[in-house]
Amino acid sequence: MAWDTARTRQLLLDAAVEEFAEHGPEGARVARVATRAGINKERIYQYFGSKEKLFVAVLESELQKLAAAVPLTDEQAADLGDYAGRVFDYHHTHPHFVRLLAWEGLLCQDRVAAECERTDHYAEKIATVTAAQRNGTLTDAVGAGELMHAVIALTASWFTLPQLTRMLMSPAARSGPEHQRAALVTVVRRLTS
Amino acid sequence: MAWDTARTRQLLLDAAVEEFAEHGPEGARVARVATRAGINKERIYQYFGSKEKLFVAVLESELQKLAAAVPLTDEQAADLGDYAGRVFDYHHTHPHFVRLLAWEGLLCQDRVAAECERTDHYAEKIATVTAAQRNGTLTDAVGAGELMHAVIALTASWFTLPQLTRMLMSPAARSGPEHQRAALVTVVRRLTS
DNA sequence: TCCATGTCCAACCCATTGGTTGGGAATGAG
DNA sequence: CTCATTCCCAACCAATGGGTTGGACATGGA
Repeated sequence: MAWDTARTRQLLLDAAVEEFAEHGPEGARVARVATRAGINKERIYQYFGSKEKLFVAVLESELQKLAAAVPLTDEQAADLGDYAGRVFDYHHTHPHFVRLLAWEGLLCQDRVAAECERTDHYAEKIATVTAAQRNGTLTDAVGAGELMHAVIALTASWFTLPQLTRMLMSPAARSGPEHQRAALVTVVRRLTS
Repeated sequence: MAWDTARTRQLLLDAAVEEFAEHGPEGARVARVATRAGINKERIYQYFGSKEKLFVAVLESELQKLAAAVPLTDEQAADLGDYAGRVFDYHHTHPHFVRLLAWEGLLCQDRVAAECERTDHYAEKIATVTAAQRNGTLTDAVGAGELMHAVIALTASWFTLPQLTRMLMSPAARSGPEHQRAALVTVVRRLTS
C-alpha cells in the first residue's frame, strides 16, 4: 500500500468531526479520535499539532461543507422559508455542524476560527437578502441581518435544544422531523411574508 | 458566628451556577467552585454528593428562578413580543440560565433534570397561549407549541450564539443589547400578528 | 541498495481532577 | 462544661488525559 498522507489526514479529520460534535471540545478525547479513525494517536499531533488546532481544523472543514451544500441564490432569497427548510435538511443528515457551532458559541467568547471568512460568507447572504428586499420579493419590515439571524436561530434550535422540543411538543406526540421541518418553514414564511 | 448550613449550601450553589454556566458541565472544576464560594471543597461532596448531582441542583435552582421571574399571564399572552422582550431582559441580567440550558441540550441527549416538572411548566405556558389563540387575541396560524418554541429559540440564540451575532450584525456596528432586544420583539410580533 | 519518510506500538511523562481522609478548631444546644 | 456538628486545612489517592519518545517495520524514490 502506498503512503497516502492525505487520506490519513482526512480519516483523522472525519473522526475528529464526529468526536467533537458528539462530546464538544472539552469532552472530546484525542485517543478516541485516533481509535475512531483507526490511526495512531501520535499522528494527530504530527498533522494538527494539538487538540485545539484539531478543533479549529474540524470547524473550518464543516463550515466549508455547509456553505457548499446549501447555497442561497438571488431567486431563492424570495422564499427564505424554503431556504430554512433546506438548511434543516442539511442539519438533519449532517448533524455535526450545528452542534459544533453551538459549542463554539458557548466556549469561544471572543474570536472564533476563520472569523473573517465567515463574516464575508454571511455578508454575501445578507447582500442577497437585501437585494430581494429592494427587489420587493421579500419583506423589508425586518432588517436583512435580523432576518438571517432569525432563520439560523430557528433552524438550529431544533438540533441544539432537543430537550425543549421534547418538553414543548410531546403533548401531541407529533414531534417527528417532518413536522419540525414543516413548522420551521411555516414560521419563517410567516416572518417574511 | 453561628453555623448557617443553609447559607453555606447556598454559597456553594451560587458559585456552582457561575462556574457551570461559564465552563459547562465538563469544563467546570469542583475546586474552582469551592474557591469561588470561599468554602472548602469537601463541603460540596457533603452537600451535593458529586459533581453531576451538583449540576442537577444548579439547573433546578436556575429553572425555578426563571419561572418565578418571568411569568406569562393570560393578558400578557396577547403580546408574545413583549413576553420575549422580558425573557431577553432576564437573560441579559442573569446570563447563567440560558447557557446552562444550551449545555444541557448538547450533553444530555436522553433525559434531563426535572423533566416532568418542566414539561408541566411548559404545558401551562402553552395552555395560556392556546387560550389567547382561541380568544382571538393571538394568531392561530401557528400552533402554540411551535410558537413558544420559536420565541424561546429566537430569544436564546442571542446569548448562546454570540459569534453569529457578531458575524451577522457587525457590518453596521449596531449590535448593542438594546438593538438586539428591539429586533427580537419586532420579529416575534411579526410572527404572531 | 540506501535512505528519508510514514506508520504502528507501547510505554512513558506529568499535570489535572474528582473524590477522600484525618486532624484539629469553632460553634452552640443541652 | 460537654459533645455532636460544622467547618477548614492539607495532604493524599487513583484515574484520566494531553502530549512525547524510542524502537521497529513498511514504502518508494534516488
